[in-house]
Amino acid sequence: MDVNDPPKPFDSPQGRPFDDTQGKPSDFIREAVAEDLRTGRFKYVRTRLPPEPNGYLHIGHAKAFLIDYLVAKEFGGQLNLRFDDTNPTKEETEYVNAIKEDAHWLGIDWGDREFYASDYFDELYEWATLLVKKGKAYVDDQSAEEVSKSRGTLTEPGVESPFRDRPVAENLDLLERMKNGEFPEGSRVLRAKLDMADPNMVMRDPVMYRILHATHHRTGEKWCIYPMYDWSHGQNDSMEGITHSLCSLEYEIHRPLYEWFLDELGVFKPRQIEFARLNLTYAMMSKRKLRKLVKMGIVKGWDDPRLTTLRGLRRRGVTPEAVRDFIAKVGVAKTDSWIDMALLEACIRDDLNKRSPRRMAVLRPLKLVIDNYPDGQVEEMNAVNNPEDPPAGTRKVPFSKVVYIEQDDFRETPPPKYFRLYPGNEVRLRYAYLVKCTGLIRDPVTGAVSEVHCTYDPATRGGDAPDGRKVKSTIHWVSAQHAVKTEVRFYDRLFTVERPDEGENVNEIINPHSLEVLTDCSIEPSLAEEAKPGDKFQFERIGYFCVDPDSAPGKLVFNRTVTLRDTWAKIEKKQG
RNA sequence: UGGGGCGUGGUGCAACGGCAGCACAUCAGCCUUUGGAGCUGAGUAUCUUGGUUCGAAUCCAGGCGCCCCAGCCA
Repeated sequence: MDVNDPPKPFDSPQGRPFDDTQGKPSDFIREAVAEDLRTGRFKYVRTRLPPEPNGYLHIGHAKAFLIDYLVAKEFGGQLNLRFDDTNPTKEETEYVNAIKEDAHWLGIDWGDREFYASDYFDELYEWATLLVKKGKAYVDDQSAEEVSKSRGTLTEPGVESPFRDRPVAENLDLLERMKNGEFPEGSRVLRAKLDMADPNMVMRDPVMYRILHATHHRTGEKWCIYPMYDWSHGQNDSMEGITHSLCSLEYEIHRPLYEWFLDELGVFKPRQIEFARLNLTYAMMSKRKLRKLVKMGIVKGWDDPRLTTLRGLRRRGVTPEAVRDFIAKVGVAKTDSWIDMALLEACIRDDLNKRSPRRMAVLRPLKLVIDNYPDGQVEEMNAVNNPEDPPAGTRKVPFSKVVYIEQDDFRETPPPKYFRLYPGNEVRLRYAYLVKCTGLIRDPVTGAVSEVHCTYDPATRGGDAPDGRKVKSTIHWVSAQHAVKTEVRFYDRLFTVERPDEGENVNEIINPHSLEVLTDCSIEPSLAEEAKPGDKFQFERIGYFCVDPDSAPGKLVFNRTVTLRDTWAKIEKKQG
């Protein structure tokens, strides 16, 4: 299987079913779900994906989405996609479409079970009037500031609203008129009547509806009041027959309210279970901060390859399989944790290694002249497309007297343990010949090495020496007369600190070298002919690269997805 | 000085009263026509104090540390 084939959403790179029960991850959520089925608390499993359409998905969402999707799938249940569109001032259709696209890319399948919180506005309103009639909700005329002030603090109880004991009929009338748009924004809210002295502040008469004279992306001008999350989410879960409402830790303190509403209404009550959200080192997950990076122009857009948005990862060349593998390895627990970016990179390499066609590309070219090779001769060398995947076959690579090699692959004076080209040393040009360095030419002005010379051993065609002699290094090359010029973009971590999401000083922690553009790269001709945007390759000995959509006919642009593991870099680093 | 939650190698996740294991990372070696991949091995952990028990990461009590909550955001 080639990485450039159309994705098969639920096969791992090995071709095993994605949710194979062999080594199926077990965690406290799956245990709870299994127990609920065993005890008969629920007869089936249905989860929900609850994105708010106010931004693009990032890898943190991938964790939540995959948990929701896989739990449903593993227990033979269903997944509802339900957009949490209760705040028309922040939400847009553009995001709805982008979220669906990204979720599909990830491999999430919700069939035709696509819903919106706004689908339930009518019924939800009816349920609100039920609570009003029970004396469990009231219209509060206080201003936002007054409500906030009277809520109390973490250690002091709040004070009850003067409107708290309004007669039911008056509440009903006022609520109706709020709905009809008779009052200005901010003038009144509907509140649940709980306990202003509750130590859990969520329970101090939470707001259910606020007045918003806004145009909703789906309901248009129909509504002048919109439900708050707490009043919408659980009720929607109930209406949809969701059994397990899986969410992040910060909603733990909302669970008593979630259950209170459902109990007061006397309706089907799903179980809310909370887990820790994903934190990734050197990455930013907060939508607010992500938006800031885009707005300030620090990145080029939501799909900038340096971002861990799903679109960014995709453009960078990361596969959905790698993301899924990563999320599976991250696990599910309630501990606040930071996952090492190195784990994501390992998952990316692991997937790409097995599937990427290999090609030769010289990113920082240095001219190597083979003095004893016949002028004008061209040979077609046989190269393996992917040693990890023999069925991927072989290809021909043209070879001639002058080739480009990587500047890094030549040293005039080699440091200890350097095995590549240096005067007097013999190396293998991959799939071609053994060559021995005989000298170099300098630029008369700068003094820099402008050309390296060598001789080749005609008996070593293909790279094998008939006399059995070994060389310690194999380097890649591109025939100068056949080379096609391309642009290559290197990406590095966007931030200089490990936990960029923690502070506020986004500006001060930007890595100024997060993007490096190389414009004088040479690739082998076969690559120039075949590569289309989105295609992924391994450039031998360098890393994994993906064709960027900025590419134009005759002018390819590659993104470096991730480097290969580089043992030499470590040795060099140790040597100082 | 309220309430809720969480503490296991460097980073994560297991072990559900019985030899603390796995992955990533690190280090060493083998192998190699990618200093890739693969293979082998090593080091490093149960927040703390006490209790229960033949036996505690696990159960109990206290302490300490970290996270979340005072939006008419979700």
